[in-house]
Amino acid sequence: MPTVKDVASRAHVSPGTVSNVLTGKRPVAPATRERVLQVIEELGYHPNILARSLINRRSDTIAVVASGLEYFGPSQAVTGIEREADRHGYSVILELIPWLDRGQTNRALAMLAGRQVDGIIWAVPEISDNRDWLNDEDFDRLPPIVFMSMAPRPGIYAVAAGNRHGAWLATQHLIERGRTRIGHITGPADWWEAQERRAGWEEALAEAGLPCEESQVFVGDWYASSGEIGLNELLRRHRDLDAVFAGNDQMALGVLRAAHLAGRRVPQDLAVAGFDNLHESAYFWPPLTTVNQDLKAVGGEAVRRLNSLIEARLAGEPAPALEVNSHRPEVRARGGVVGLARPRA
Amino acid sequence: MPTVKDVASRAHVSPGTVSNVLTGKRPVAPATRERVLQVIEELGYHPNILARSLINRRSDTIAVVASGLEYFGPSQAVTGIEREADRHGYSVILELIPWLDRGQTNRALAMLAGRQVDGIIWAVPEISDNRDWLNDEDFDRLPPIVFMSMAPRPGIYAVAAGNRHGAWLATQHLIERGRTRIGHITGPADWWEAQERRAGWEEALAEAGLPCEESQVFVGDWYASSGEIGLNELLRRHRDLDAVFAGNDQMALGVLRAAHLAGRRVPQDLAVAGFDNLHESAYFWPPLTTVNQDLKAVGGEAVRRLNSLIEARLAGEPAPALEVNSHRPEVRARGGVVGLARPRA
DNA sequence: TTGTAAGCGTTATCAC
DNA sequence: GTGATAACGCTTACAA
Repeated sequence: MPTVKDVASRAHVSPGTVSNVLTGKRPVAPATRERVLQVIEELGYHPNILARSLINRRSDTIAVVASGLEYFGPSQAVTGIEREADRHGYSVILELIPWLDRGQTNRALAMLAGRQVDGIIWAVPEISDNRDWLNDEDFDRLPPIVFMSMAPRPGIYAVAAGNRHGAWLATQHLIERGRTRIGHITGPADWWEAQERRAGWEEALAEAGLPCEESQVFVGDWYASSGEIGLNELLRRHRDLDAVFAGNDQMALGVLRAAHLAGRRVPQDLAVAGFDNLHESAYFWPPLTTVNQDLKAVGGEAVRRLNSLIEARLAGEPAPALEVNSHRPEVRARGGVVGLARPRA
Repeated sequence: MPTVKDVASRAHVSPGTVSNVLTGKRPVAPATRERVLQVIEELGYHPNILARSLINRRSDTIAVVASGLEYFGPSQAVTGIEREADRHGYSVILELIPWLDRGQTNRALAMLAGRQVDGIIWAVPEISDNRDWLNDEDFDRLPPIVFMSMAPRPGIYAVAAGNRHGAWLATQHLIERGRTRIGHITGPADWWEAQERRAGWEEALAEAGLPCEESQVFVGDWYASSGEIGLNELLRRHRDLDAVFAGNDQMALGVLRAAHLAGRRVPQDLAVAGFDNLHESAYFWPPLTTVNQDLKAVGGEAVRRLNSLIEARLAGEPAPALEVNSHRPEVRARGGVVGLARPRA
């Protein structure tokens, strides 16, 4: 692999001049410049960015630590992150770790610090106590971090979609269509996002003065199978159930299946709403009403925040203030609910 | 950020000794070793991997260049790649580019070469002429590359799932169940994978002596909507159509919808098979028979190949011989086809 | 405008 | 077993 020296000697200039041509930080005579550029072309020279980073004390690299990339949410978020990172001139290191593994957390952090990433986006969802490490971590020794999908905490930069609000919207949507006995199938109880969605469902019911008891809730595991089991269980408990809000579209799909098998017509006998707006959900049978979160946009927002943290730290300024995140979910109303005209979005 | 020097002076040793403790390449006295380790702990020191790479001429980083990470296939593949890369001690740089953009291709390649990645996995599907750049690229100037989802070519390392075989299996499955008028909804005609799947469908029909004409084919775009349109069109052309093989599960989902709306019972009147085995497909209504490709495994295989190429180049050995890739798809038979017992897998 | 030299944080080579 | 010293490939004062 050719180096600056190779280029320099072949172009009869000094390495410094080659550098100046490349970075454009100092003026170079047009003639020399041309000559250098030509040699670069001839040699197929690419400046070694690692060496450059060593001097600049900046790697132009950010890391995204995520889990479950094979599923919808994370794949959307990472896509949005990569796109925005690219726009800001960052390369992205992708680090996939298990949802709950303290050892991996520390190893990943150490590795990324060693790789001199300029910042980190922590896109592992908050589950159980997998955020405890925040308490005994010294953030001054780490690059700036922006978190996704976690409960807000003082001193921590977090970006999230409006889980609670989205769930509220979906439930509200069911209520507006005259449903009064509305069940909920949640994600795993130790997931923050599942808790938020449940809270949104509860709030909407409370505001409408509708019943909201533990018996209306079935705790699922995000998978379709738990939606199927869940609906059967809820129907056993409440024969008059007329609607279900599922914590995600996969579980809603399981609900649809259980409803078909139980001979309940959707939406006439049972209205169903999901959460996520999977690509496929508009083609479920019947099409599923669901909540759209623009996770790509949330990922992009995380990158912009991270970038401002990075710039601030480099400039020696204090970190910019936390702002409330403004990503609003929206209901994608489809045939799944009676009397529905067209999408609100 | 502390450096080796800081650690060295505080532990009253030389930088070289600290390095020896860290790399373990030369013996260090237990006492000194202990002392150094303690200082490292105290200071929260992480060796600068960029500086290390500069000397080692090895970054322990591979890049994956992909497209459409928000969709099922790429997200599976990248997940498998990251996992296996991790196992081999590589970090992964994720570079997302549009499917068809020559400029982006060159920019990505130049950038990755500059970042000194040890190897590249090119996971952008082959579409139209988006592989033409291979002809005028000088591979000696680039890190080793392993390609996914592309037609085999001499001198190129490629790994792919068995698209053709999978399509053959699915069609065969329909034939075995007595279907004789089998249509096909393809992906976009300029996608290599769509061509392969179509070829598999054709082969199975030919072997069975069944009709296989242009009129049985509808060219879709991978999305569910094109499956719906496609079935309507195929039914218009062939009133006796008794089965459809869709090029992916999303289009199969559209087919299901069209069948419902047209009053054709699935599978009694119309058998449907898809391709991909989406998480959700077992819960479609009715459950979809589809082809399972283990794309995570294919991704893992790509990493192992790449690793052997990297090792070989570093050792100055010739690149290891190409082997035929052995990833076999399998049919996931579900209720979508008449008379089916249970999954073959 | 250009060349020279120092230094970024490591590791490898060579003495001791 | 340990300590100086010289690289790795680049950028940037400082001179010229």
